[in-house]
This record gives sequence, C-alpha cells and structure tokens, in this order.
Amino acid sequence: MTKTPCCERMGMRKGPWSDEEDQILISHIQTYGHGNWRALPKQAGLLRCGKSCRLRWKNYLRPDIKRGKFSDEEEDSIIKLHEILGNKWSTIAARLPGRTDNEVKNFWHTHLKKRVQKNKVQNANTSYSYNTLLDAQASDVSSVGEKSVISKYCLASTKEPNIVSPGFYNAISCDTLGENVGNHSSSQISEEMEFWYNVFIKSAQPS
DNA sequence: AAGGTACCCAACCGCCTTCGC
DNA sequence: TGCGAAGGCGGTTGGGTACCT
Repeated sequence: MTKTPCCERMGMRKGPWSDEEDQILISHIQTYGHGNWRALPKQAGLLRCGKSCRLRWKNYLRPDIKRGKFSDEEEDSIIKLHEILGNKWSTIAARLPGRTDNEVKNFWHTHLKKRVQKNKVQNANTSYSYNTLLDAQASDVSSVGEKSVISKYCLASTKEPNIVSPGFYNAISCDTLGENVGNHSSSQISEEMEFWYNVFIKSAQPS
C-alpha cells in the first residue's frame, strides 16, 4: 500500500508547468516574495502544491539561473567536489554560480559518472595508485623527508592529467599540512600546491 | 520513412532536518 | 522537551527528443 501524495489528495495539478503558470508564479514571487511555500499557491491562485512551486522556482524560474552547456571549468569543479563531498548536490551546486543542485545531479548522472568510472578503471591499472596517494596523509609527510608528499601529489597529477587525484585535492584543502613539512612554511606549501594545481588544470584542458 | 533505443532533464516522491509553538 | 508543519535534499521516474538501424 502506497501513500497518496499530498498534491493528489488535494486535487492539485501535476506534470509540466504551462507558460501561464510560470508567469503567475514569477509575478507573485516578484511582488510578494516566497516566505511560505505551502501558502503561496493559494495566494497566487495556482493549483499546485507548495513543494512543486518551490522546485519550479528554484530549478527553473529563478532569474539568476545560468542555463546551457557546462564549461570545462565547471565539469572539473563538479568532479573535484564530488570526490570530496560525495552526492552532496546542493553543496556542490552552491560552489557553481547559477547552477542548481538538480542540474548538477542530472549532469553528473548523464555525463560525468561514466567518465569518472572509466578513468578509475584505467587508473586501477597504473603502477601509481590513488590508494597510495590517499595513504600519504599529512601525518606521514615527515617520513618522506626531502621528497615531500607534495612531490607525490604533483607526480601523480602529471602522470594522470585526465584524472583528479582525491589525495591531491585533500592535500590542497589541508590547512595543517604545512606544519608537518620540515622547512616548508604553510604559505610555501600553498604556493607550490597552487602552482601544480595550475599545471594540472592546464594539462587537462583540451588543446 | 518507420520503429527501436538511448539519452536528457524537468518534475515528483519520500525521507530527513529544521523551525516554531 | 516533544510534536507537527514546513523546507530541503537526494533518488528516481517518465515524457520528449535525438540518433541509429
């Protein structure tokens, strides 16, 4: 036995939005804002449930939404962020101005997921595995000596220019890394990381 | 030209979290 | 502190379209 959705119980409309409905919603929100989504449809005269209105506005009608093809930079950002955050689509989308969580999620499932999986399989066959990289945490930098962990990450990024190394980005985001690297200061670490990050990004761009 | 298949993406569903009383 | 309402989020679905045979 399945629960009847709220909009069906209340005789609300479902399915694709008409231009007229869009205009009503836009006009209402521009005039009154969207303080209470549940009350909005009634106030605006729409036969939709509040959730549906919220989703339509958030994913489609908002004026600051950037539509169209994802740029290479955006693709790279999604891949990197997904490595770190997992399926936190709203968090990922928050770092991509004008993109919605739904758009990012759809783009991931239709374009990036397969690509990343394919790259992971290829990577599993390389002698320098990402497990090795992930194992090289800040805590064992001291044991690496002069050949700091940075070199490891840089080596990996240049060897595998089409794949983002999770360890590489973890290292970039690790504020405490510098404290563990002998004569290197935090700012030196950051500069070096940034340098190799730029090298990596440039090498990953299609020519 | 027609039918089948794959892909894309808007929208829905249900669960979880947050908020207000 | 507990409870219900509302909002937010991620997973999934299904209709439309492009592509292939």
